[in-house]
Amino acid sequence: MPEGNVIHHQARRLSRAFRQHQVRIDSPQGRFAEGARLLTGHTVTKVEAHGKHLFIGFDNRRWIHIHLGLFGKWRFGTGEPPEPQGQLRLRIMTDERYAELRGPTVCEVLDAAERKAAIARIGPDPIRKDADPDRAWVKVHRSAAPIGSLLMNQQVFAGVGNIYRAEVLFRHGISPYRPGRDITREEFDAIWEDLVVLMTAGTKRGRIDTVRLEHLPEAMGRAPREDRHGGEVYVYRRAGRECYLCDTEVLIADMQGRNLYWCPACQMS
DNA sequence: AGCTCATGGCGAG
DNA sequence: TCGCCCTGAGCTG
Repeated sequence: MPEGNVIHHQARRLSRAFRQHQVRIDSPQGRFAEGARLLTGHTVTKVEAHGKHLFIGFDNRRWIHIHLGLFGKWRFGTGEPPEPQGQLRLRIMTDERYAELRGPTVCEVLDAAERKAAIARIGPDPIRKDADPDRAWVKVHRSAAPIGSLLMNQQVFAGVGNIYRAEVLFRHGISPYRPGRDITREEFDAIWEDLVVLMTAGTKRGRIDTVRLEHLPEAMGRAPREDRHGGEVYVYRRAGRECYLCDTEVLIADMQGRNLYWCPACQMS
């Protein structure tokens, strides 16, 4: 259940484990059987993330393209892989380690051109050094859609998910309902820079922390809190509780079928 | 055992 | 906008 930071984290982990190794690949569940047959015995040359998309490159110029969706999960281990349990789509193995993939929305083999096309379909990814924020700015600037929706749109900001969407808007005091075209260039630049910082930190830690030190519950004289996703946040999943900064009740609403969290006082417009 | 929810995204209408 | 796909965790009984 990952945002871009987790995918980048996993890409590094897969790279450390398998790059320049000849690997065995199978699909106990069977739904990746053909891909496994095509790639088993080949050497991993590169692992990279673009937004929430993961690409594993092989020495026969093929790539595995993976998108975890809401449910996808990797499990890593050392030594002999255990007997397959549950719906195990894909296993990558060497004599030393293994990685198991369950529940992805996408797990397919692409050639070089198809990989390129898949990357071209998504917007700039704040975690990537080669990202061009102007591509996102143009889309935001021209859009009547609310910024809360644009931040979740992978063709505008690749890798941003529900947590970073809520948190970055809170940190900049911007209402999720403000139309994209009413975001100033200064505000956009501040949002982008903040996403770079937050998501890069999230990649290293493998969790999402967005609360400034001086605003942490301990610093504010409040009880510490740890949400299920493991990080410390201002508004995400805090509906009905007090805003850390102004004590107003954090709100929840449905925005295009996803839960949206914000403080109506700190983010008036 | 069964229900609900989840850091996502697609296609039908 | 809704339904659907994929899986597992955390409840409720």
